[in-house]
Amino acid sequence: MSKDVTLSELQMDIMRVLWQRGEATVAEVHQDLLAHRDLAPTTVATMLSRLEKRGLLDHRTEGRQYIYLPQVTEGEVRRGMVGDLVRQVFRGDFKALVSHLVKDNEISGDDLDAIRALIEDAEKREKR
Amino acid sequence: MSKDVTLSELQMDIMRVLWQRGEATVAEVHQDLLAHRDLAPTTVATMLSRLEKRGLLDHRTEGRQYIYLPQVTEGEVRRGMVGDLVRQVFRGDFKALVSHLVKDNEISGDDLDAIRALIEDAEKREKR
DNA sequence: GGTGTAATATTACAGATGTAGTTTTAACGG
DNA sequence: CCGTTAAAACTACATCTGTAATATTACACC
Repeated sequence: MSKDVTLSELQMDIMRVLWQRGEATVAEVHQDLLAHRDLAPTTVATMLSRLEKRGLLDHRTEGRQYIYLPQVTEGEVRRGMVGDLVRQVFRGDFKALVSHLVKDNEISGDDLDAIRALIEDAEKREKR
Repeated sequence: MSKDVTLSELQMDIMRVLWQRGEATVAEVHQDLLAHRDLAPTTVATMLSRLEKRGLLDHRTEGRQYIYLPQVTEGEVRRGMVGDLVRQVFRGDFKALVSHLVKDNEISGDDLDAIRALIEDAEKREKR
């Protein structure tokens, strides 16, 4: 029963900062987010504590500030979110998602080659 | 500027009924949903009118009831939702999504073969 | 034409999210 | 010790979603 793992865009952006830095203060997260979003520091603080309440972060205290640490990995979140999407949009059929990608004009040209290579690799690994 | 196309699970289930039937009354949607969810008919009605407000449905009147019709296709919604996910979770890199699928234990075994076939097909189509 | 009744419309409310102002608390410097 | 002042905590509010009860409306039949 791994955590509920569906994140909104802002929540994701915040987690990404944490994953990149390993750990960070509110001010640091706010700093990094300023590149893409114009938020008040208190907004970031609110989001961080809500994420902690959800169990996706933890914190320790250092001096007068909190240092937040991720409690889920980026991989876990990816797995969770991709899984949700597949369940919801493709009735759980992962193949159908790939099919959608390669057919419905999502992926084109060279990328296909790269993907084929990926798959052949995976198949080789399977065999062994 | 295609519609905002991110749907929740319930919204998706409702749209699916509409896509399957082509059009439907509140009662019909409610009926079909009963297979998986136990909702009051008014709940379904509320959701339908909200979806209409968002532009995802339209309706015409027949006798005293509304007949709802989809204003977006399942394909559009899939494209939109997959696109959102890729943007948000894989920084827009579709390849990264496929990579995630074939590596991180999401897809295994025979499915890989099927997918490789899909891709080879797509590549052939590309060439021509 | 009045009435029953089935539909739709309106209202309600809790939880999540985005956003941020205001208040409290506590460390640091003197 | 004590005051500054930077952090965190608390409060606030709008919007969206899920859920549904209640109110209103309008056919359809007598």
